[in-house]
Amino acid sequence: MINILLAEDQTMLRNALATILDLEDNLQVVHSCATGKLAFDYMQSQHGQQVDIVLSDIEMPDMTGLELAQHLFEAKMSCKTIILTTFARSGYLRRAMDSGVKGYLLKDSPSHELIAAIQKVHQGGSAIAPELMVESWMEKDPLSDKERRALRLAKDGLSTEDIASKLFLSPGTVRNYLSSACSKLDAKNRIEAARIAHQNGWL
Amino acid sequence: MINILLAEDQTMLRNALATILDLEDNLQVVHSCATGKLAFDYMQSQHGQQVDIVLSDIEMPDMTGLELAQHLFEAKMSCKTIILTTFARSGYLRRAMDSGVKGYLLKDSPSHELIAAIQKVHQGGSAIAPELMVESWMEKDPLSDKERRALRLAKDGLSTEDIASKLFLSPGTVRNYLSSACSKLDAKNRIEAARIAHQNGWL
DNA sequence: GCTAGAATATGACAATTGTCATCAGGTATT
DNA sequence: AATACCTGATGACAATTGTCATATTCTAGC
Repeated sequence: MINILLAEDQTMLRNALATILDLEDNLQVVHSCATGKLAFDYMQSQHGQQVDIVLSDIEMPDMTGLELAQHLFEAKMSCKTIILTTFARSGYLRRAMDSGVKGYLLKDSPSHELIAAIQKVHQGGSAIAPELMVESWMEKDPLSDKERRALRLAKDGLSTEDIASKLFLSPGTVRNYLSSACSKLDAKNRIEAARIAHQNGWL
Repeated sequence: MINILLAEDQTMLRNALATILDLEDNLQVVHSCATGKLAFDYMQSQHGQQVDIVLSDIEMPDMTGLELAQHLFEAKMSCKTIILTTFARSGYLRRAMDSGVKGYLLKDSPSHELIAAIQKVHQGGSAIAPELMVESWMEKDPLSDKERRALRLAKDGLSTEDIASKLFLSPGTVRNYLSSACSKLDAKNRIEAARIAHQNGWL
């Protein structure tokens, strides 16, 4: 029997996944959580010992699935992590692999692939969505930390002035960072740059 | 037996929902589609007659769930439509109600509420997520059609020039529309305006 | 026909943004 | 100490964007 911990913030999907996984003979969802933080807390409790597979979404409040994977990896937990996400972003996959993740599936694939992936990972294999294998040779994140932070704020429509005060920088410096981000990403303006960065999982 | 047509672009969720609905004694998913267009085509075919409930996501390629609802409404189909979406946006709910939708649920609610809503709607009732009832008194969409289209493009980082050529307008006119959108939405720039509009379901 | 009101366009001006060269102060390397 | 290098800041200038007053059509209603 494979014991599964489920982390997914969307309740409907979380419930539905738990139900269909439980329908399998040798799968059993022992617990499910709405955030990465809650999942990590559970894994650290005594119940965590028995979990074989952690199946987690990426974009969740409090703690993302990637942060969860990293924490589990650093804590040398015996469980194996599988990421299940909407986003086929090379940046996400890279971070996942760096955190020892064994599976990376898209919510756009049929549910039987999820079942198969869980079985495969539990037997010591790995399961990466084929869409990702192609794309994963994309260039790596060219952004500096400051550029990333500035872009994140620019994405929401903050002015140079506002970004500067949030980052404790001068407005001129902020414009420099955004300008350099634009040229690195070959974008015409900060918004296009933010979009490109976001699509690649760099924000 | 209640016959259901499912429209949801995310395959994993579509599969999972179909499975859990089929587990109910008196529910049966007769068909499922990844876009609103495919769902509408199915409803117009001879099989469409037997469908009691159309359960649809909103944001899908080709045709959104709201457009699907509107088309079904205008074609005076006998089926009843339920919207299942991530977004608690008053603009979405308003459009849904105007299209004769009988249920509006959030993907953030537990799956048993979905089952309950389907039963209720089939019996002639309606089911609106309580979160929406509160928020639905928000002011209505203040944007004109052109403002909306310009904002949509601006959101992706297109320049005034690019937007103008896509909309077959002069750059000056585009700036006028965007400026007026900014003042209507009380935003400092086009990006903030686009964000506000999007959050309210006006894009 | 006249008028009001839309949709679109123009021009002018200020504010913001994008780009670049350069500078100042740290820190690490040799 | 001399050097390079990184982070952050400045100033200058061009391009883009935001704002507003004012046309120009075109249409609908009277």
